[in-house]
Amino acid sequence: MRIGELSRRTKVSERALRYYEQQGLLTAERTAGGHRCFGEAAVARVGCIQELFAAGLCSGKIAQVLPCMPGHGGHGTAPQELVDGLRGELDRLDREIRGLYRSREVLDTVIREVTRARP
DNA sequence: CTTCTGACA
DNA sequence: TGTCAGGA
Repeated sequence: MRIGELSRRTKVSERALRYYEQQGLLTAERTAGGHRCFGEAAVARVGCIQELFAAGLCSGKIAQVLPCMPGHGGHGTAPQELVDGLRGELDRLDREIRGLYRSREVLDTVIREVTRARP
């Protein structure tokens, strides 16, 4: 399929898809006219990329992780270096979650205080 | 009409 | 990333 269809099916802009290819996150063949041609697997691939970006990974990390994912044609044997990096991301997320939880408590407390006289 | 590359009020 | 240009 061409970029337009992949974009519609994944809800990811064509601009972003071209960027992903540039970053080596996505591979595409080319038609005689130079247009990108993606395989059916690209749909799931893009979905995976979206989830990894949402998890806060940079394109570089994602590019290293994808080829290791068994569900995406990967070998399932990520180098220790990469695994360590991912554990670091996990710690980052944990800190982020704790920070957000504290912020939630602050707002919860403020709401109680500003409504103290209006139960 | 769709896609491509390069560039940035 | 959006968006515009200029061409295929």
